[in-house]
Amino acid sequence: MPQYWLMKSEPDDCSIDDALAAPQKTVPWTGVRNFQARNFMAKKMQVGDGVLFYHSSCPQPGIVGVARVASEARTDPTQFDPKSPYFDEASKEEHPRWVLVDVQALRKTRLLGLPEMRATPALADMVVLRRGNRLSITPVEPVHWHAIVDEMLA
DNA sequence: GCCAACGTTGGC
DNA sequence: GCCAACGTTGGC
Repeated sequence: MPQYWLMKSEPDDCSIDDALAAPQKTVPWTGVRNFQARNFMAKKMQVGDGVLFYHSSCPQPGIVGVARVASEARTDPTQFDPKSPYFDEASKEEHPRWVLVDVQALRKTRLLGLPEMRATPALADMVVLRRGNRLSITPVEPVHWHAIVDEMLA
C-alpha cells in the first residue's frame, strides 16, 4: 500500500524549484533532527510513497508541489560535518543517529496556503494542521492526499 | 520580534 | 521517573 507524507522545507534552504532543478529532480532530505520524524523515514517510508512538498518559515507557508520518496533511509552525512548547521556532536559514525531519504520532485502545483488549508473542511483533521504541530514530516491520510492532489492536478 | 507549543536535557 | 529549564519550530 502506498503511503503519503507531508514534508516541510524552508524555501531559503531547498524550495520546490530547487528540487526540480536538481539532478534527477532529487534532493537528499538532510537535517531532520527530531526522533519522531526520523522514525517515519527509517521505519515507515517506502520508495514510491507520495510526498506533499511544503514550504515553511516563509512569507507564504503551504503546499507547493508533489514529490515521491526516492530512496530507502540512509545515514545523513551532515551530522558528522562540524561545519554543517546540522552537525551533531553526540552522533558517532559507528552509531549514526540521523537518517535521510532522497525526495524526487514530480511537479510544482499552485500554492495551497496554510490559511486555505485551515479553511478547507475536508482537510480539517490533517496532522500538520493540529494545534502546536511542529513536526517537519507528518503522515497524510489517503483521503487528504486525494482531496489535495486531485484538485491541484486537475 | 513575539510567543505558543512542544521536545530535550539534566538534576534529583 | 519526575519536572523545571532551556532550546527550537514556525506562524504571525
